[in-house]
Amino acid sequence: MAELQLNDRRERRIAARKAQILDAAAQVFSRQGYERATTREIADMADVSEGTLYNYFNSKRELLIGVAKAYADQLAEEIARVEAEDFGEMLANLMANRFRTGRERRLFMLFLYESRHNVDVHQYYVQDAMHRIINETEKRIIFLIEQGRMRPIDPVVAARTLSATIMGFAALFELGASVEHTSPEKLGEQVTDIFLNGLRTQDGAGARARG
Amino acid sequence: MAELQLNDRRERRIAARKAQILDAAAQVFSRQGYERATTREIADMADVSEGTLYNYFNSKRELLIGVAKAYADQLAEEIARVEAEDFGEMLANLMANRFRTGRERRLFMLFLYESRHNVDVHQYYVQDAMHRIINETEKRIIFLIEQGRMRPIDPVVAARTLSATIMGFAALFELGASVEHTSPEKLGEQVTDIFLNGLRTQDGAGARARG
Amino acid sequence: MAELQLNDRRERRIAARKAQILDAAAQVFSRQGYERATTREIADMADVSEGTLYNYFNSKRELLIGVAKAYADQLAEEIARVEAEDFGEMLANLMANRFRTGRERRLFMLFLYESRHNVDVHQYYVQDAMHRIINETEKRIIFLIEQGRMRPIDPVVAARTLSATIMGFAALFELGASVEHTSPEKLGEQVTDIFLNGLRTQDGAGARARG
Amino acid sequence: MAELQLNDRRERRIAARKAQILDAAAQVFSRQGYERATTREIADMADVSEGTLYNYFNSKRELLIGVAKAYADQLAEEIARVEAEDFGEMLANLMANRFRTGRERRLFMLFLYESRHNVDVHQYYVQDAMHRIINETEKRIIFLIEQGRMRPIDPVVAARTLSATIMGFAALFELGASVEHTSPEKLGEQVTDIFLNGLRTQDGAGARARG
DNA sequence: AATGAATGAGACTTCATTCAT
DNA sequence: TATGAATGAAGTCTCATTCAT
Repeated sequence: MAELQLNDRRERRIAARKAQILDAAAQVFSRQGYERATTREIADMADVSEGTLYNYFNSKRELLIGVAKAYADQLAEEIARVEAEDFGEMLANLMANRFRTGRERRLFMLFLYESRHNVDVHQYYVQDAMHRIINETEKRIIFLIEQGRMRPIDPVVAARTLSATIMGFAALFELGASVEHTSPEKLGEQVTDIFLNGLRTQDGAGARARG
Repeated sequence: MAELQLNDRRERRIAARKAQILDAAAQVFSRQGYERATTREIADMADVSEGTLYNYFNSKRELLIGVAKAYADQLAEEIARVEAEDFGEMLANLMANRFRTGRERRLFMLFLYESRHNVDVHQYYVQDAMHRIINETEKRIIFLIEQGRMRPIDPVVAARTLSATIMGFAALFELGASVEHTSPEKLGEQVTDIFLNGLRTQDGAGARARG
Repeated sequence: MAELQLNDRRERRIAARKAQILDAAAQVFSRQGYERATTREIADMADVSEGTLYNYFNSKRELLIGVAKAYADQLAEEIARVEAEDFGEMLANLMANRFRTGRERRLFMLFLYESRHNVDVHQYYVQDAMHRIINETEKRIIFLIEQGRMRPIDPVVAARTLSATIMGFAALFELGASVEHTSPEKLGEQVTDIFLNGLRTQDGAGARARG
Repeated sequence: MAELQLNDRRERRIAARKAQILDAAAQVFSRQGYERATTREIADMADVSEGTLYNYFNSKRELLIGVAKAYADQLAEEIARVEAEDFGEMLANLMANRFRTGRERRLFMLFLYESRHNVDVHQYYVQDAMHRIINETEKRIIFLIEQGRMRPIDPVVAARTLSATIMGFAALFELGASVEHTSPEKLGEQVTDIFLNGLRTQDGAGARARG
C-alpha cells in the first residue's frame, strides 16, 4: 500500500519533471530551431542541469521527438473538441485555435521544417497530427455535402485546400507578412466568405469557373 | 583590345564559378538545411576545395544569402512573365510555376524557416520576393474587380489568402501529405474552382456565406 | 555546513584548475609567442583537453589576458616588498628580482610585444604593471633626493632611465647578448656603480657633465 | 656590350623590385608583427601580386630575413658614420639616431621578438647588428678611458649598460610610457648627464658608490 | 616575369554526451 | 537522482604556397 503510494508519487514526480523539461525544450526549440538550440540553454530554461536532461531523455533528438509527441497529443485533444455543425465556425476554429500564439506558430514551423530531417518528427507531426486534422476536416466536409449544404466537391481536395490555407497563413503571420489593417476576427470572416461562396452549394446556375 | 577580352573572359569565369558554387550551395542547403549543411559538402558538390568557397563568399552565411538573393531574382523574373488576364490561369500559373520541382519547394521551405534566423534572408526572401508576389497578385485582383469579373472583396485579404494557400500546398507536397489520387493539373483546376466560385461576382443573389 | 564545505572545495578545485591552465598557457606563450602557440599545445601542457580550456576561458585571447593579469598581480606584490632605503639595494632588487629566470624574461618580452597588438594586455601590463614600477621607483628617488643622498635630477627622467636600463638588460640576457664573463651579482654592482656616481650628490664640485 | 647593358638594366630592375617588396614587408611586419602579417597584405602594399612575392623570395620567412638583413646593413652604415670624439655626443647620437621614427622602433621591437623564434633573424639582427653596435661602443669607451676622460670601468659592462638603456627607452617610447613633459633633446641631455657623472673620471675622491 | 585563383593543412571554437562525485 | 566539469569530434575559416595562364 504505502509502497504503491510511494511509486505513484515517484511516477508523478518523474512525469512532472519530464513535462518541465519538455516545456523548456519546446520554448528553446521554437525560438532557435533544433540545430541552433543547445542542451545548455534548454537545461537553463528548465532550471535543471544538463546531466539531468540525460536522465530523462537519451539525446537531444529525443527531446525534439518528445516535444513533437506532446504537440501532436495536444492537437488531437483540441481537434476532438472542435464543433463543426457550421462550416464557418469550423474554419474559424481551425484558423483561430491553431495559431493563436507566436509560440504555437513557431512550433508549427519548427516541425514543418524538422519533419524533413527527422523521421520521428515526421511520424508524430505529419502522420499523426497533420493527417488527423486533415482527415477530420474531410469527414466534416463529407457530412456537409451529404446534408446538401455544400457543393459536391472532392472532399480530399477541399480538406487539403483548407489546411494549406491555414498553414500558409500561419507562416505569413510568423514572417510578419500578413494583413495588419484587419483584425484577426474580421480576417477570419473574410477568408470564410471567400471559401464559402465556392464550397457550398450554388444557387446561381451560371456560377461556373471561367475567370 | 586583347586586355579587354582578357578581363571579359576573367569576369565571365568568375561569374561562372560563383554560379557553380551557389548552385551547389542551393542543393546542399535545400536538402540538409542551413545548419546541417557543411562547407565541406558544399565544396565537394561544387567540385572545388573549401578554401575556394571562401575566395568567393566571406562566410557560410553569405553563401546562404547568395542563394536567397539568386532565388529572389529568379522569382522576380518569373512573376514578371506571369500572364493573368484570366484568374484561373493566374492561379494555375502561381501554383504550378512556383513549386514544380522538389528542389524549388525545399528552397522555399528553407527560406521560410531561415527567415526567422537571418535578417538578410528575411530581407531578400520575405521582403523582396514574397511581398513582390503578393503585391502583384493584389494588383491583378484589383484589375479583375474593376472589370466586374470578381466580387469586390478586399484585395489585400484575397491576395494573402491565395498566397497562403499556395505556400501551404507547397509544404503539403513537400511533406508527402498531399493528394496522390489526383494529377497536379486536375488539382489546380479544382482549387481554382473552389476559389473562383467565391471570388468572382455572384449571379445568384442569395448566395451568401452562412454555412 | 556540508554544503558550504562542498562549495568551498568546488571553488578551490576550480581555482586550482584555472591556475593550472594559466600556468601552462604562460609556459607555452612565453616559449612560442602568442600567435605561434596553439590551443592544443596549451591543453597538452596543462594535461586537459582543448574543450576544457574553453570551460575556463572564452578564447585564446582571454588566456593571454589571464596570463598578463596574473603576471601584473605577481609584479605588484613583489614591488610592495622591495625595500629601498638604500639606492644600491633598490637597483639590485629591481634588476635581480625581476628577471631572474628565463621564463620571467620571456614573459616580459611577450607582453612587451603583445602590448602593441592587444589593448587588454597593454592595460594590464603597461598601464598596471610597468607604470606601477616606474612610479614606485620615482617615489623612492624623490625620497632619496629629499634626504640629500641624491642629486636633484628630474625624478621622472631618472626613474625612466633606470627602468629602461633594466628592461634593456632583460632583453640582452634573453638574446644571449649579455656579459658572460661576469657574475650577475658583480654585474649588478657595476651597473649600480655607474648609475650611482651620477645620481647621488657629488662632492667634487668640478664634476660636471662635459665628456 | 649591348648585352652587358641589358643584363645590367635587368639586374637593377630586379634589385629595385626586391627593395620595393622588402620595404612593403618592413612596413607590414613592423605594424602587424610577423605572424599577424599576411603575404596578401605585403603584396598589396608593394603593389604586386602574391605570386610575384614568391618570384623574389622563397617564403614568408625569407621575407622577414630579408628585412632583417637590410636593417642590419643600414645599421652598419649608420654606426660607421657616428662620430664619437665626445661621449655626450656619442650617447646622444645613439639615442636619437636609432629610434627616431616609430617605424624604426617598431622594427627594432619586431626583431627583438622574432630573434627568439628565427635563427636567421637572430643571426642578422643580434649577432650582426646589435653586437656590432655594442662592440663599437666598447671601442669608444676604451678610447675614452685611455684618454683619461672616463673612469676605468669594465668597458664590456659599460657598453652593455648604455645599449640596454637605449633599447629600453625605445621600448618605453613605443609603449607610450615615456616622458611627455620633456623634449627629446632635453631628455637626451639629462640621460647623458646621469651616465656621464658616473662614467668619467671623478675628481671628488669621496664619490664612491655606497648608496 | 607577373598574375591571382586554387589548394588544403591546420587553427580556434562549439557543444552533445559522459561520468565521477 | 542531480550535478556540471571534462571530453573530443567536428565545424568554420585563414592563409602560405603553387601553378596554369
